[in-house]
Amino acid sequence: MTETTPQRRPRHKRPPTIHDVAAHAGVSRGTVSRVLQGGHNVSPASQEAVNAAIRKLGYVVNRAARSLVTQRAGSVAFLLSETQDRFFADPNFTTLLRGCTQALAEHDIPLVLITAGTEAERRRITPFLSGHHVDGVLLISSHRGSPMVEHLRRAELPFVCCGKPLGQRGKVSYVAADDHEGAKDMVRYMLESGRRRVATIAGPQDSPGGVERLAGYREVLAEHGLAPDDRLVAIGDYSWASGESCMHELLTRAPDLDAVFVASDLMAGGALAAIERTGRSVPGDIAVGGFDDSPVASTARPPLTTMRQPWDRISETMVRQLLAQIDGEGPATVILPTELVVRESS
Amino acid sequence: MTETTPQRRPRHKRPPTIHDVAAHAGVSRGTVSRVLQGGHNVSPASQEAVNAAIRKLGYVVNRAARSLVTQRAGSVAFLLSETQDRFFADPNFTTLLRGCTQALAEHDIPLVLITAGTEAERRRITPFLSGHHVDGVLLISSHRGSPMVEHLRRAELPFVCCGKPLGQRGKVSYVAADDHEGAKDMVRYMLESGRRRVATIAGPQDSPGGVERLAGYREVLAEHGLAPDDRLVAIGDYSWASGESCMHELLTRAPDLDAVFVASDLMAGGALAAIERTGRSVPGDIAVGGFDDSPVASTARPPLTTMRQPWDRISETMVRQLLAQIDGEGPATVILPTELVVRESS
DNA sequence: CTGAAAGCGCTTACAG
DNA sequence: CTGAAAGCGCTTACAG
Repeated sequence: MTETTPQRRPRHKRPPTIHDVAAHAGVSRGTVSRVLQGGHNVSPASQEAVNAAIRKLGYVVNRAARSLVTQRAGSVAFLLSETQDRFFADPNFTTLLRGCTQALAEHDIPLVLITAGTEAERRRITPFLSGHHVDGVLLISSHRGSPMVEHLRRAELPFVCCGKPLGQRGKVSYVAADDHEGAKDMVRYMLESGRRRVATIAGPQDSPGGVERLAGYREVLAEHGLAPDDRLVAIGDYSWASGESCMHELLTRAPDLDAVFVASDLMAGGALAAIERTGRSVPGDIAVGGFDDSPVASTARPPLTTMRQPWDRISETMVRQLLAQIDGEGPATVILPTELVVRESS
Repeated sequence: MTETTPQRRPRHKRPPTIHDVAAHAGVSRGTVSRVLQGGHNVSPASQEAVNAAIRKLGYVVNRAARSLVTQRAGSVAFLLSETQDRFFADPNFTTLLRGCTQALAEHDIPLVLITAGTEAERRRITPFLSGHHVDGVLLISSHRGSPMVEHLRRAELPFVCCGKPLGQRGKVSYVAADDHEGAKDMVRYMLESGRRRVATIAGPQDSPGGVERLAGYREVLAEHGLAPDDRLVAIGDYSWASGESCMHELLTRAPDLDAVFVASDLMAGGALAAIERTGRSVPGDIAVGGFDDSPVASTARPPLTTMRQPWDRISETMVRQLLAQIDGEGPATVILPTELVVRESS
C-alpha cells in the first residue's frame, strides 16, 4: 500500500486490521487469518507472534469483512410470529428469550430480535430473511399454520421452532416440553390426592399446548374410569382474563367440581380470582393446578402447584439444534420432560 | 469478469448481486448503487430500469458488503446492564424492549439483544462493542455507576441511557420519565382524597427512580405542612417480595397509616398481599398507589391506582436520540411526563 | 447523469 | 508451514 494514497479516515483513528497485526508480527495476512481460524497449519512461533500482536494492538475482527467472504452473517434471529402484545404479556416467552440469549452468548453469536406479528411486519422482514442477514432463526409461534414456516423454507434459512408447529407438512425441527405427559402427571396427582370432579381450562385449540394438555387430561380421566363430561372443560387463550372467565363458566356449569387443571399459570391466576369471588377456598374446596411454573406461580395467593416447563433446556436445545442445522445437519425433534412442582394450591 | 474463472458456488444458487441487476438493467454497478442510495443523480429512465431489474431478480442488498465500505454495522444493541434475573422479572424492561424493537423496525434497523449483568459477560462483549459490531447502544441499567458507561465511552460508541445514570461525570444522553413530578402527583392525589398518614415504599437509593420518587413524596408532605416521619418510609428493591416485607414493616412501625405510595407496581402487589394478611381493606383502610402502570396493575386485587410511565414515548425517544447521535449529533436529555391512572386501590 | 476503478477487511485455495 | 493473490459485494470519489 503506497502511503501517497490518502486514507479516507486518518489511519490512527481506524481500528487495527489484520494488515496491522501482520506487520507487527512479521508475518503475512494469510497467517494472521489462519491463527484467527484456530491456528491450524501455523508454527507455534508464528502463532505466538500473532497473538502477541493482537493483544498489543487490541485487534478485533471486522465481522462485516468476514461475513462477506464466508457468506455467513454470524448472527441468529429470535423471531416472534405473534402479535407483540401477546408475546410480551406472556412470561414464558420472556423466559425463553432470556435462555436463548444466554445460550447464544456462549457461542459468541449475537441474537437479533425480530417481531412478525402482523402481515405488514412480515412483509418488512422478508428481504432481511431472504437476504440471509442472519444464518438461522429461532421461531417462536404458537399458532396453527404460521405463515413464517413457509417463508423460511423458501428463503432456505435453517430454523427451529419452539413447540410443535401445527398444520405443517414436511419435516420441521422443533423442541417442546412434553405437554401430554405433563398434563397427565398433574391430573393424576389431583386424582390421587382424592379429588373426584376434576375440571380443566385448556389453552387455544390451535396451539400444541392447548391440544396436548387437554388430551392428557382426558386420558387420565378415562384411565381412572371417569366418564368424560363436557361441562368440566373450558377453552381459554392463555391470558389471565380468559382464566377468570373460564373459571366462572365452569363454576356455573358444574358447581360441584373439586379441582381444576389449568393449562397455564397466567390463566390459573385468573381462575383463583374467580374462585375467590364465589367465596370458595383453595385448595380446601377446589384444588388448582397450573402449568409453566412461571413467576406468577409463586406470587399467586395461594402459591400455585404447577408443572414446570424446562425452559433452560428448551432454549439450550433449540440453539444447539439450530447451530447444527446451520452446519448442514438435518432436522430433528426433541421432547423434554416437565416436572410437578407442589406448592399450596393443590 | 472472465467466465473462465470458476465460481465458488454455482451462480444459480447464489443470490443476485448489483452486478446482476446492472446487467439486467443495462447500466453500470455504480448506477445501481446510486439508485439504492436514494436515486440522486440518476436519470428517471435508469432509475426505472434498475428498479424493474431489482424486482425481477428479487435483489436484496448484501449488508455485510455495504457495512464493509460504509464502516457502519447497520444495527443497534439493546444492552442490559443488569443481572438477567432482575431484568426479565421486571415487566417494565420487557415493555421497553418491545417499544425499542418496534421503533427500530420502523427504521429498518435490527436490534441486537445483549446482556452484561456480570463481569464475565462484560468481558465477553467488550470486543463486540469496541469492534463496532453495532453502531450504537440503548443502555438499560438502573444502578449507580454502571461500568458500561465508561466502556462505551472508551469504545467511542454512541449510546443513550434509559433513566438518568447516577454517579456519572460528563455528559450522558438519557431519556427518563419525570419521576419527581410523578411521585408528587400521586401523593397529592392521596392527600386531596382525604388521607392523612401517607407512607411510602421507595425504590433502591442507587437508582434514579428510587431517589426521585422518594424526594417527590417528601416535598408534597412538606408542602402540606406535614412533618417528616421516618417510620413512614421503607426502602425496597422493586421486587414483589420486597414490597411485601416493606409493607409489613411499615404496618408494624406505623399501624395508623392510611395510605401508601409504592414506587413500583410489582412492590405494590406485594404490599397488597401484606395488607390483606392483616385483615385491613384496600382502599377502605389503606389507600395504595403504585408506579409504572405495568400489566400487574390491572390484574392486582383491587386493581391498582398508579402513575403510568410513558414507555412508548420513552422507547421512541431513545431510538430517535440514538440515531441522531450516530449521525453526529451531540448528547441530550429528555424528561417525559407521567400520568395518574385511577383504578380502585386509591 | 454515468462508467471505470479503487478500496473496505477479511478468507482461502494455490503453489511452494 | 507460509506468502502472494484473487475475490466476497458493495460504495464513492473521479473524470467525463
